[in-house]
Amino acid sequence: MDPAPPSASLRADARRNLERILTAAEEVFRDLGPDAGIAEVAQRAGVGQATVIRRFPTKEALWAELLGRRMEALAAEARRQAGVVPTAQALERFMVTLAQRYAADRGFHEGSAGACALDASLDGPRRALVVAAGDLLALAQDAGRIREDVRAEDVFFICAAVNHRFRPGDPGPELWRRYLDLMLDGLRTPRPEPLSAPGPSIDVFHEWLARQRAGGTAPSSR
Amino acid sequence: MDPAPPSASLRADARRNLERILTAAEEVFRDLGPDAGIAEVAQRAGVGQATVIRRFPTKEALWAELLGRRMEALAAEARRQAGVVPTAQALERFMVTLAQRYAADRGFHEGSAGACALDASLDGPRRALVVAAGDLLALAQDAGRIREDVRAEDVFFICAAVNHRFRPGDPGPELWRRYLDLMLDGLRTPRPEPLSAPGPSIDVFHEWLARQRAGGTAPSSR
DNA sequence: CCATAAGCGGAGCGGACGCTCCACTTCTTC
DNA sequence: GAAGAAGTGGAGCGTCCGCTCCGCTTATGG
Repeated sequence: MDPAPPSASLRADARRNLERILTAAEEVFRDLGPDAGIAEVAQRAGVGQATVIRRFPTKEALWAELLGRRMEALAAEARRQAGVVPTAQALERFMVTLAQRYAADRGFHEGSAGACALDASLDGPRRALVVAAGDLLALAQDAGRIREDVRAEDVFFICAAVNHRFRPGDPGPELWRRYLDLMLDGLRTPRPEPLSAPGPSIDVFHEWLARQRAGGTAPSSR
Repeated sequence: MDPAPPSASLRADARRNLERILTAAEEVFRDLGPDAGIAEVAQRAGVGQATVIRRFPTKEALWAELLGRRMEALAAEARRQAGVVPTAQALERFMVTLAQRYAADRGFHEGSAGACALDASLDGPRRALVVAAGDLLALAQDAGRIREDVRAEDVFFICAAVNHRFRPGDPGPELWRRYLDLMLDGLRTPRPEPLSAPGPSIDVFHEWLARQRAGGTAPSSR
């Protein structure tokens, strides 16, 4: 019922352990991705596996918690940028930040497409993040800098896609910058004919998520 | 020593079985991707798991064989298009074909980034494929249709990237078309400043592959 | 300082999966 | 059609991994 209960009402030592688990998990998720094992987290936190599972009923719940934190941080960042420099370029700056985040955070990158992304607790943060990006997008579109047939949802697909297949250790993990450049050039180009496929919609995505949760097996991921 | 020996010198029934294994594996690889189990292939082929392993020393060797066939087919397709319609648009047509292939063939998409892609037998086909794409690219660049700072290797990264995260069953598996449109627009846009990151090189990639083979664990790839 | 409840972690269960073993079957050759 | 080689597949081994069980430890409140 409470995947990560308000750490109040926990015994002092348990609260301490929870803190260490989260710190360790953060590191593991970022560097090793959602396929890493519970054992890895437990070992780095200096606790037993059972203690990890006691706080988060499944591995997926743990990753979902971390994923949620990342979404919230990014939404805050987007809102901050909209406040500080509400210019037509703010979206592009945000997209660089976002793509870089995908590049530097394997858990965020792979997890966003993995089983843990199904968790219902992420629906809110995800929606908030899309809204925040949408505000930046509107700014850029009103200024005529970005073509009109782009949606907020596209921003995330694009920033994830330019990181396709790049992990730390891969040859040229910096290539995302190159493909983001190309994408941004494409986004700036006005287009006579509409794009060949309609844009993605978070509502459709959420319906699909709900179907997955009810229906059956999780998406493969990774 | 011989991952898929010339099916001559095989007993008649064994040759028949090999054929059925390849047919079944083709299907499984395409629909389920490289994470599918040997058991799945064996069952669909109507043989025992041991019979699959007897022909291909490891699961990776089987997938590598299929991956190689795909590379060769695509290279042939590229050469065909260069012969039939040697126009500035041939590259774009090929990229649509390639992206579609990634979209329709989960094994090709995930396998290209997975452990089976390490197999040394793929180095030749991979290089041939890049060369064939390079010819189409040169055609388009000579005609001034595609910007000059793009390399043949980019073509594959781009067509794979626009398929990032789309699998049959995902919401909007057609979205690759949308992002490929954007990418193509970006590729056509001449650019005053150079792209932020240098292009990928198959030589560097092959050096990296060799290091992986010698060094240690395979890339995760799920 | 004690009683109690909360928390802990090592051992182990269960299932998945790649791969191997070996007694048995089937093809080939003469 | 017999002998031997070639091929087969079910049973099973080893390993990994998420998760659980349960006897023990430790904080807490009176």
